Amino acid sequence: MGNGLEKNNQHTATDKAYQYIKSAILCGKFPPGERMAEEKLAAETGVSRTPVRSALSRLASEGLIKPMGRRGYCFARDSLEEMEEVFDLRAVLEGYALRLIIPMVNDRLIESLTECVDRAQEAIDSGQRHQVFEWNTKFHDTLNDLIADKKRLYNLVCDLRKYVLRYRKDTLQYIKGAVHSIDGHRKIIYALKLGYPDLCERVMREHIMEAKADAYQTIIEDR
Amino acid sequence: MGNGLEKNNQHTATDKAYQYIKSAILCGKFPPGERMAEEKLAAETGVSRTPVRSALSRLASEGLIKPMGRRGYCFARDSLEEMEEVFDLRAVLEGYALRLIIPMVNDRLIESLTECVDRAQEAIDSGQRHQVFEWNTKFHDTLNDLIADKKRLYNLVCDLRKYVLRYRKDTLQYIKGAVHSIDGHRKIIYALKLGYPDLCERVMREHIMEAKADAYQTIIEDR
DNA sequence: TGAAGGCTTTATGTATACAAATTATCCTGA
DNA sequence: TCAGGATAATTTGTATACATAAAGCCTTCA
Repeated sequence: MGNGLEKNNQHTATDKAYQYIKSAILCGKFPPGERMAEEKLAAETGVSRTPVRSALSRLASEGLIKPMGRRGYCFARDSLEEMEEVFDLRAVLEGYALRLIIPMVNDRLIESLTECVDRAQEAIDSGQRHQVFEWNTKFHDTLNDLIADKKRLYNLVCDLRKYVLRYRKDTLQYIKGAVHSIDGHRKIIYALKLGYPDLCERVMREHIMEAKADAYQTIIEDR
Repeated sequence: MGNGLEKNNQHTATDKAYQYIKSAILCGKFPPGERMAEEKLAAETGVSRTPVRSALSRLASEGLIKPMGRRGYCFARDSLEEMEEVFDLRAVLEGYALRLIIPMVNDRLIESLTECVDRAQEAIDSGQRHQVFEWNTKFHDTLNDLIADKKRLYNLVCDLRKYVLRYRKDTLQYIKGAVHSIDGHRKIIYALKLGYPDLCERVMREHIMEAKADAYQTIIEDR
């Protein structure tokens, strides 16, 4: 655990299917609302339906796809309401998480976080979009890893962040959001330095609500 | 949805297995840490291994059981840390949920909630333990159902509450906790009447933290 | 023409057979 | 007696076959 948003993949057929289907989803390969045929996925992945079904069930429990009764699963039509809910939950949970992190704050941590912010800023200045994303992600990963022992909270936050990836669009609007992010991250660092629990929770909440607003813009401009 | 903690069960084999296994767990039929053999469960449920595996996977995603690599699942040894984490999450999420409920407050709701509290009180006075549990549960259900449209939040809270059932012991200590609960529920009603978001969130958090402390006592006395 | 009903096709839910991996057992030797 | 390892038994992971329920299609009748 650590660098990316991935859990470590075993080399089992189920995980193979899981990885394949998930990345296919994130690449936008499935039109929202369309039934995802198990057999087809099985053929594409090169395994049988059984592990595909496991993988689908897992993805559903992570909320990336939705069960449609006896009509299989589909990539959820991303209602704005659902997107909002995910961001709201992130705000609440990551806000709480930041509270838990306060006792673990030390110079090394502040240094790591500051590096993420600085590098992201550099990337913005030199126009390297992908790098901006990488460093902003790393910022949250760094905080996230500190609560890895709270397995439920940790997994929840990971799942929600995975889900949110679908709203990542490589647009100018996204860059605008990235700039906001950097500001938010700076505030988070200050709050951690101050060490006030309520403040930390609040700052993180506001940061993620801002991210929600930016994602919202990105989607709107998309339609 | 509504009365109990159950989602409505389809009459499919998977759901049959799910129900059976879950109630078996909650009855304490599985010693913590012991491997739950799929074939055995299949035989007891009267279905094949396939739906049993589905059910196990679902229970694992709800956190009631834990996967042990390639060695199947087991009822998680309930470390105190894990119990604490579940209550903490409930506090955070249900606290946030109460915030969302404020705009929906009306006389009918207040009436329903008040009835739950009064009936629970009556049940305590007449020593009907099971009734106490029923009405306290109904109190939370009533609130919970109001956020049913926020599906993620709703399901999360349902899962966490299901999980917490394992700490329900029919002891005197539990009755003591129930009394605390009733006080907490009264405070929640007041907070809702006042309609201050921060207050509502805080009152609910404190209520659940108290429940945690009581559950803690119950467990301790058990050892 | 249009709609209703039944038939065919397709897809999911379930059962079962097999493969791979883990666990238990037993045998051997020091 | 105990350690070590080979072998048997059990158990999970995967593939496949079958049952059942949707969905699509076609025929027929008003």
